[in-house]
Amino acid sequence: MKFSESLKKRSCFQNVYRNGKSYANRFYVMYVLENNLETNRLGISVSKKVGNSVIRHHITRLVREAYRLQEGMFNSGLDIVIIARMPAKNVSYKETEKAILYLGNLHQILKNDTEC
RNA sequence: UAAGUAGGGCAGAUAAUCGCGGCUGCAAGUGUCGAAAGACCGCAGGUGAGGAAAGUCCGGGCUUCACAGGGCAGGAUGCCGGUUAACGGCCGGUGGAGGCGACUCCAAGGACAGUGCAACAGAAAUAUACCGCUAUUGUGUAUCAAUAGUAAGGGUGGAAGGGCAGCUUAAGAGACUACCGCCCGCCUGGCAACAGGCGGGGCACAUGUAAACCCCAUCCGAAGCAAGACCGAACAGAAGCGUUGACGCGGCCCGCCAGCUUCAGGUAGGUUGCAGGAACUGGCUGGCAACAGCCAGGCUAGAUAGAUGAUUAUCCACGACAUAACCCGGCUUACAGCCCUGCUUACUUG
RNA sequence: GCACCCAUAGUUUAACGGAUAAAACACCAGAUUCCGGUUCUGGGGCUGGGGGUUCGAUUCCCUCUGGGUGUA
Repeated sequence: MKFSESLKKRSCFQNVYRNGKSYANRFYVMYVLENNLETNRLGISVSKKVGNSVIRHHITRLVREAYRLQEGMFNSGLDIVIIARMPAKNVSYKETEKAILYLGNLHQILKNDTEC
């Protein structure tokens, strides 16, 4: 990913949970917090309750792929955490892409929204 | 053809585009960092999860710690032989159980070393007389009571004192006899478990439970790659120097403080452990087999918040279960379906 | 990743291998009361699932499932 890196430390996740804003739909929850950096940092969290290892890895890949392909749409300087919920077990790529754009729209962090 | 039984194999494929982790090569030094080596970035090539990667139920390698030697405790295993680095695994036998059969299943040492337990029922549970049978005595002559003998019969129970038949007897009883069983000894076959045979004991041992304690035999030191090894900021620490005193204490020196050097420690972090192996593929030889040996071939993931995905097209059986985390050998459990081979039984045809 | 523990009424706990599984609270029904509370009586369990040992298993053994703990 050109403009982004991943969110790694547990303390960073906790910081986003405490101070960030959240929106959700049926499949995902999205937390957003400004980080005062030039790049975005993306964290993906899938609980063990969602499924076994294969399902959890698959969901992280779908989310990462969806974000990668739509990266240009997002503003920079943000910490984003996406959490998968239970119904995401059988989610497809297109649903994931739609969900991420929808949640980004709610947060008003998409470039189109800020420009308009 | 149908039903069954045993074993083995596959685990969506192909193409294009975008994307991810290692590796190799190239270019650049005038893209960024760095004194340099090099790292990042870029381009190209090649490579990148499983039969169970799972559960963590066993065993081993490897590492650190402990350790003269031996024992106790604790744990595990348990017919015999083989195999293996090792195993509770596997293979081949023995015995038992099931099936017409192919074949399958069995924690399968010891209950005459000892101790414990066996509810309820039943007279009695390891020791006995409730009913019954028999004898004697008393009453008395239908019978009743007491004493003694008796495990053939009844009933209870998961289990009732070797089984069954006969002889004997007052009635009975291995008290005695035949067959079977049990125990002991010998012979034959087998490495052995064991099988077969002969002789004796005459039943004294002889219900079940050892996944109750236990006995016997064999094995086991403990912890685990977040093990361990190396490098190593920052903060704090120790020792030395004190040329220079910018700041401060001090009238000044010394000293404190500050500065510099060295040291140990080993935190954040990094490197390694970490992918050439009791491995894999193919062939040959030995062995019934598990397996072993030899030859040839190639190198076949190595992440560290953790890499395999998405889209499009075509095909079909329409894709199940499920993601390495130090590595191997097993076991157990999950699984859409498909393919191949051996064997058995039944029916039909030749 | 590694090392462990637990599972019994709705909840918290008991239990010697011998059963119709016990107690407290909670729930439901009935009685008492003008009504409610208190009190009294009654009801509801495949002992997490499946096998095995045993005459007999909540208990012993094996194996799955679901929870939880420690370790950076």
